Amino acid sequence: MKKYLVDLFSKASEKLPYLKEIDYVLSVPNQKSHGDYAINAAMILSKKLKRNPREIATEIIENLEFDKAVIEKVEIAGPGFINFYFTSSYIPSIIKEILEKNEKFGRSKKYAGKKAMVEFISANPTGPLTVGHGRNAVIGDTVANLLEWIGYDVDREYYFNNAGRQMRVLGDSVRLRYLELLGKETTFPEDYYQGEYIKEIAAKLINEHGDKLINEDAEGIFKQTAEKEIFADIIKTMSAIGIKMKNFFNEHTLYDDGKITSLLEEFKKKNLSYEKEDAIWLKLTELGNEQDKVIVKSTGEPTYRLPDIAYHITKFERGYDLMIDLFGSDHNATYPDVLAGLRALGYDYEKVKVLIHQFVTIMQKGEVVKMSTRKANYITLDELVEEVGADVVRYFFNMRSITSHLNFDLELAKKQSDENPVFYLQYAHARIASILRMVKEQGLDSSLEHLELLTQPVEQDLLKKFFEFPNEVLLSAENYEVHRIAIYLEELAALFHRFYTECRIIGSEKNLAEARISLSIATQTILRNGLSILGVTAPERM
RNA sequence: GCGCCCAUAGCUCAAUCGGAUAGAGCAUCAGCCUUCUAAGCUGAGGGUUAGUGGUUCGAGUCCACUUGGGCGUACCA
Repeated sequence: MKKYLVDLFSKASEKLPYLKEIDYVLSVPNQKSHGDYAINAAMILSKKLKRNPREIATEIIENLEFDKAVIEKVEIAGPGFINFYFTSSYIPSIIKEILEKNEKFGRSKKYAGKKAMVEFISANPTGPLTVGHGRNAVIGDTVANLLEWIGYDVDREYYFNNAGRQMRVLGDSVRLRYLELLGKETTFPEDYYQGEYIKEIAAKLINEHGDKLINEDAEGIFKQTAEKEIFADIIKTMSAIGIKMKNFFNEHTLYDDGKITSLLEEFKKKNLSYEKEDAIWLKLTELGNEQDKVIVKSTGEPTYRLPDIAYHITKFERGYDLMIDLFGSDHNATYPDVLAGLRALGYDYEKVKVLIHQFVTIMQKGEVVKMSTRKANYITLDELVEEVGADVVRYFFNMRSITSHLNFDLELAKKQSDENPVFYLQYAHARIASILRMVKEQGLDSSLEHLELLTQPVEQDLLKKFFEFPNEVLLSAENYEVHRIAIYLEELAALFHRFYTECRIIGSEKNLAEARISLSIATQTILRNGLSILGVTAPERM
C-alpha cells in the first residue's frame, strides 16, 4: 500500500514540482476513521507556499492518478491531512506476495553489496558473562540480524584484551586460591577476583598438576589457564542464546603487528601528540574534544585509547562500509576520543556508529543488586538462561528501546515466565501450526482463489498489518531499534488471536475457509520471520 | 561542577525522523470453552506525559530553565 502511494506521489510530482522539495511523511493513522494511510504534505507546504493547506491538498488530489480498483476514496481531513482508503478487494493481494517470498518476506536489497561489522560483547576474559553483558550480547546479535535483512554482508566480532593489570590480577587470584586449596598460608586481597569460578579453576589445576605449580608465577600457567577456561565458558554461554561470532580479535595482535608503534609515529608526524611529564598526550582539544588525554603512560605502556584507535583502523582496512560499536553506558566517555583520533587521521569516522545501551538494573528481594565482576556480586547470564530459558532472555532484552534503563526483577521474571509476552507470540505461531494440522485432516487446503472473501473487519486489519512488516524491518535496521520488531509482532499476534476468536475456518464455506487458511499461513510466515530476527524460536506446538 | 542517557496509567514499558481522541502487558473488577490450542478473547476502571516557560497550523516528542534518577568525568579497560 505504501509503495503504491509513494509511486503515485512521485508521478504526481512531475506536475507539481513543489512535492519534490519537501520531506512529507506517509503514515498509518492511529485512528481507523482516518483511513489506511495519511500524508502530511499539504501542511508542510502551506508554510512554504503561504497558502491554505486544504486548498493545496485539493490541488494534490486532483493530480493523483490512482486506480479506483485500488483506492476507494481519498479525503482531506483535519488541518490538511490527505487520507487514503484502499479497497477491500485490493488489500488481500498482499497474501500472494507473502506466500511467494516466504522466509524472505520482509527482506530488502537496499544495502546489498555493502559490508558491515557489528562489534559487541567485547568483555575481557576475567569472569563469566553477566546479565549486564546479556543485554549487549542480545542487542548486538539482533542488530546484526537486522542489517542482514536489509542487504548487508555482516560480520560479528568480539574484541578483547588479555594483557594488562586486570589480567595480572586475575592470574594472581587463581594462584592464591591454588595455594589456599593446598593448605598454604595466604591472604587474599579484597580487590582481587572474589568469584567462585576462580576456585574452580584453581581446583582444576590441582587435579591436573597437583602441587607442582607452587613456585610458578601468576603471569604464566595461572593466567593462561584462567583465560582459557573463562573464554570456553563465555563461548558456551553465547551459544546458549544462539550467538556465534565470526571473529575474536585479540588486542595484543596490534602490538605484534607493529600497528601500535606505527600509529604512535603517525600521530607524532602529524603533530597531534606531545610529551608532558614523561607521558605522551593526544591533542584532543585541537580536535574539538574537552581535554587532551594520555595515550602512552609514563611507564611506557599505552592506555586503551591507542589500541582502540589502531583496532578501528583495521576495521577500515578490512573494507567495512558500516562499523557498529555497541557499548554499555559506562563506556560513554571513551568513544569520542577514539572517533576524534580517527577523524584526525583522515578516516571517514561517520561510518563508525556507536550505540550506547543503558544498564540493566537487577532487583532482588526488592533491592538493587550492584553488579561487579571483581566483587563477585553478579548474576550470570547462564543462571538467567537456566531460570527462564533462552527465548525469554532474548526477547526480554530485545523488547525495549536501548536508551531506556531496564529494570529486571528476578523473582518476577521467574514467577511470571508463563505470562511473558514472548509466549504470546510463540503461542500465536503454535496455534496456527495446530490449525494447519487440523484443516489438513479435514481435507482443506490453502487457496488464493477467493481472497476477496476476507472482508471481516478483523481480517482486513490483519491484512493491513502485513503491509507494514517490510518497512518495519527497514526502519528498525536503519535506526538500530530492535524493539520495534518486538512491538510490531505483538500487535500482529494480537490481531491474529482476535481473528481466531471471531472467525472460524473449519465449518465455514469452502472458498472462505481456504482463503482464511492462506491468511493464517501468511501470519505465521511473518511471525516466524520476525522471531528469527529476534533470535527467538517459533514452536510448532506448545 | 561538566558530559551522555532517562522521567508517560498502581508496576514494567510503547507511541511510525513534530501529527488527528497518548497505547499495550502485568495487577484489579465483570464476562466468554459440548466445534480449529483459554499460554486466548471481550468489556470496565486507571493519565495535568515530573514542573515552568518558549518555538508553530499542531509538542509526550524540539529549545531553555527547574526538580529527581542512572552512567561517566583516570597515566583502569
